[in-house]
Amino acid sequence: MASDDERHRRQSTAGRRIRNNHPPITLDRVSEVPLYHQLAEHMRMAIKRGSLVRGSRLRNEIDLAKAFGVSRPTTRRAIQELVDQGLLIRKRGVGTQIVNDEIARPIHLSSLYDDLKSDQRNPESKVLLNQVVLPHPAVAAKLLVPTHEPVLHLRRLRMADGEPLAILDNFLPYRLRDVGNTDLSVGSLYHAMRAAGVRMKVANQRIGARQGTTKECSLLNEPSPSPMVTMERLTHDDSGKPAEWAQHVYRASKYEFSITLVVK
Amino acid sequence: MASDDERHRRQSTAGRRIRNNHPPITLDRVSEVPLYHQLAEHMRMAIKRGSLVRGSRLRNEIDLAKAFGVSRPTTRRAIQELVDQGLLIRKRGVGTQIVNDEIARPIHLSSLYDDLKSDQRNPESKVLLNQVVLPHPAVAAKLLVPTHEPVLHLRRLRMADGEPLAILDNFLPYRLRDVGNTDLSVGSLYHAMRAAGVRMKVANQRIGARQGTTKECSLLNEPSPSPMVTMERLTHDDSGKPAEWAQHVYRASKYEFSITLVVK
DNA sequence: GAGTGGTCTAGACCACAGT
DNA sequence: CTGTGGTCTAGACCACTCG
Repeated sequence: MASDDERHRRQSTAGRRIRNNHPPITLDRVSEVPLYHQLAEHMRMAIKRGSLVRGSRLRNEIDLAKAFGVSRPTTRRAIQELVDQGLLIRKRGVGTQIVNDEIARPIHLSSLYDDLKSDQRNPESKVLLNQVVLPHPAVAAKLLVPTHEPVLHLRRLRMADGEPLAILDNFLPYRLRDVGNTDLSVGSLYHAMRAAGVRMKVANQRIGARQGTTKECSLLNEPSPSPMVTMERLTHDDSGKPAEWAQHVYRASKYEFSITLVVK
Repeated sequence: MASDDERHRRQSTAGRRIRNNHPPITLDRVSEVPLYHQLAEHMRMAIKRGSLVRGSRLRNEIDLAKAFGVSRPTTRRAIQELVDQGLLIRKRGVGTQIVNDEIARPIHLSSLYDDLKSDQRNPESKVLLNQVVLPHPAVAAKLLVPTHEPVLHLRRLRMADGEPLAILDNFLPYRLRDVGNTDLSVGSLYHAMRAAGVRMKVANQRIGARQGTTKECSLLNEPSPSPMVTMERLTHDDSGKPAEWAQHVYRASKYEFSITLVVK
């Protein structure tokens, strides 16, 4: 199909430019995974392992499209994926540059459990409460349910490397009460919710701080009073309905939130 | 606190279709502003003022494209902009739905000043320090400059409605020292940096908490000890070089961070 | 002027949801 | 089945940067 193109690709710009060796292309056109995402993953890996030199520039989009055997819009979409994550920087009239440093982290609905696990910190949970109760008016208001409709209330003590790290209070509407029947001592609540068919879509988090109560300090093995990081979160599913209301308390001495923002 | 008026609103989407009256099209094809963005703004406004009914569905993309007189890809790109902000939800085989509630806020590099201003809280700053000094090794390491190269150190006391709210320490590399010559008592540091030609691109924030020091509590008009929200931030410009290192301390009783996340 | 990314078009075929 | 959004193509013209 496009084998003649390869010949023109040598653009001897004489040494001054760093030559980026792109990995062999292994696109699977039958796969469920979109081409642009396969491409983005290839490039991400190439950056990670250094085949694409940090600080250098990519070849131009049309060349890349030819090299990968896809159209320019598809190539652009792959590049955009990495730009959105802060791995690449595009400048009109100049080119696309690979960022210098590991400054980018994907933004995601933070699952504390997964974060700890990927940091090798041996997360586990002690389930302190798992019951269906009538909600406090404030909780009912957040979940947009009437106060006479029960909700699932979970309270877990999150441990990392055997040390207590956080107290996690979560409230789920009655239609999701079955989530309480799963084993929550291992794995994240989000996994359990996804397994129950919930498709989380958008979440609003508020992160603050306050003095821990005597009970909280005691549970978390801190002197009293100690400062705590607090997180409140309202998660909506893909129909726009509230799926979860969370009130979390973290030991300030052991935890902080990390967020990467990309200016659009 | 949002009102609970809509709590008992029924979904009942099956079969029934709300007819959304789209506003008259006023696209400017000569403008610098891309068509897809003009379109997105139109739709955002229509949602905001209620011409597009919350919870209802948009017409399909091809119809919309015809109605707006643009191609389908352009229409899709406009829709995607709003999906990314959590205003719309797309489902294959179903359609595009307008979210039920005001759950979406754009994610942005948080400028405390702008946030306070848009909340009508009369922000102002008292500049406590504005000097070029040799950096602490930790600061030099963050900014990737040698310890013998001076940096600009700013310390401001941020006030809101006449009350102290936060102590803002910012460090800028020497090449941006001119930012210190602008009036920083009004407006945000980010504005001043942008005015100086800095194009901020990606920032990494860490949000945590700790007990405030005696001096901090005194400056912030809090009893000692009081819990503080802390924020550290490293901002990079579009060449990937560090442009700013920030260490901020907020009164936990007066401030929290609000973040909206969209699952992709 | 040459090369880059930014925008836009007019199609095409596919996967999925609801009938 | 029909209708929806998801993906992909092969062009085109433009605005910008830089030598």
